[in-house]
Amino acid sequence: MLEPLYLQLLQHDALSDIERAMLAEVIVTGKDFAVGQDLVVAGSRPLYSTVVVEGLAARYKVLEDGGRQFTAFQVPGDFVDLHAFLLKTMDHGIIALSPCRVMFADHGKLRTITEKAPHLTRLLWLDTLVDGAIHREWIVAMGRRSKTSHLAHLICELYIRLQVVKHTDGTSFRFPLSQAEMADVMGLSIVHMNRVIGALRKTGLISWANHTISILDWDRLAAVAEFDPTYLSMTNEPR
Amino acid sequence: MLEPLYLQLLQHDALSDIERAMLAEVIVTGKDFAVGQDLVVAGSRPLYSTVVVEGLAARYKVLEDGGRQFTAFQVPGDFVDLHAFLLKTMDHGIIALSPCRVMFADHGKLRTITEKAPHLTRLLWLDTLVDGAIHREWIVAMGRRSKTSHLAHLICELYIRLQVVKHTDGTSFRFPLSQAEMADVMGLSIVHMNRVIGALRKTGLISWANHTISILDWDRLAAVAEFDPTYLSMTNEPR
DNA sequence: CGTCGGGTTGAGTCCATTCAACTTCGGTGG
DNA sequence: CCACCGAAGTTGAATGGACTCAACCCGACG
Repeated sequence: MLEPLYLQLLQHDALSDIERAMLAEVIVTGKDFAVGQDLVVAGSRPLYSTVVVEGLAARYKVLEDGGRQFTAFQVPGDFVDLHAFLLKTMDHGIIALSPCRVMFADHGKLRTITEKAPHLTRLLWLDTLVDGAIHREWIVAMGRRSKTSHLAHLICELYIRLQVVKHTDGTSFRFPLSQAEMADVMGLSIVHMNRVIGALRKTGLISWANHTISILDWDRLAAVAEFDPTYLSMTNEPR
Repeated sequence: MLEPLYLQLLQHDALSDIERAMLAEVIVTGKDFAVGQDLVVAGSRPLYSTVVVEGLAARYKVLEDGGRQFTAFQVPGDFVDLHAFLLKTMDHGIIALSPCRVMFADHGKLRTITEKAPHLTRLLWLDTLVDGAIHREWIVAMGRRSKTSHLAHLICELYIRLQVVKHTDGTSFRFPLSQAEMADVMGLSIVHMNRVIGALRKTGLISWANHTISILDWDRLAAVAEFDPTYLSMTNEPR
């Protein structure tokens, strides 16, 4: 069940058998969530952290007027609330965008990892740093990219991240979000989101139907998005 | 010189004398940067990480069309590129917005901290997690807040962060940015940035002149911003 | 005294929003 | 079986927000 987590960590650095065993011992029990359920509730103080092993989830915040903003996608292998281990209080919620299977890691055991396994600690730390790098890229996209470019960038990001955990099918991947949910990703109205998607479709660079996105021309899509995967830190080197 | 760093860490948890001494041994040499200079260059692979001890800096990315987007402010005591210790390659630059004094921590010595001092490691990790929490708040502000509310939120964030490191003067603080630079924070044109600032001034909640912002009514400003400081994780507890 | 960077204002255009209508499609019950 | 329903997607039209272009003000500085 932990394959996607291993695949992600291996993207950054080698992982010893001992470290693998340690993770397998710490991350236990499974639970399933239906679409729309919160994997983690905003404002809670969890005593364990959650790894998504199957499905798509997202971080989000809700404002007083009911407006919702997603701040990140979470794919299989993501340690979605590892930060709660140290931040203690969740400042946002995490919702299942497709049926999700997750596993849990007790915070006490995570602390033991930081005491006994410095290299593994650095890899987990790195995981949260990549989250931060993705956030920065989202800020840039929201502030200074055109809407079409922003959408193209999100598609590039998801494709690469899903590819790492073997959840792509050639140039396609499953993408369960409705256009209304996408609007809450990009900070747009539903109507305008629909028009932006229509515009990107018309370029012929992607197709998007039946909850599946296909990339028809990666090079030109990446050019539209100005996509540079450096921020995902996918070089295998000693950390 | 490291007082602001200590002040920030103490905001989250206790810091032993040994840990203090360890930091003082690891973080050495000083350097001054003039306004507009890069403290850290995008694309570089630094062998040390940088602590701002005086001045205001910001993370930023530049797009092909020349558009610039700031993604975070860095105040005294911020370990601005601690993440480069594990990410290796800087995916963005860090620029001095006022004259800055910084100090450096060799990556080899930071690694030693992760091997020998698990509690201090967790505190440094936490520091990067708070960065991530701030990023999420910026994404929400860019996507779903009104422009006035976004600006108010930025002012609240900066006031609280500067207060922690004793860089406020009553309800005022120094803020060296031009309106053009602020436009690159909020993702607006210069002209519209000017109008948003004018609108917030007209509410009477703040004044902003001579590179100094004064908060005239914190409660109402925080209400406009829907500012909830939870995300800054400023509770002192075992981590 | 002239210049330059920053701030401010007006006007016209374009982008994004709202409101509203209508379509498509899968599911459900009569 | 199909009539109905609701959720999601699509389209048009009008309003309001944000952009560009342009002009002008002002204080610092040579």
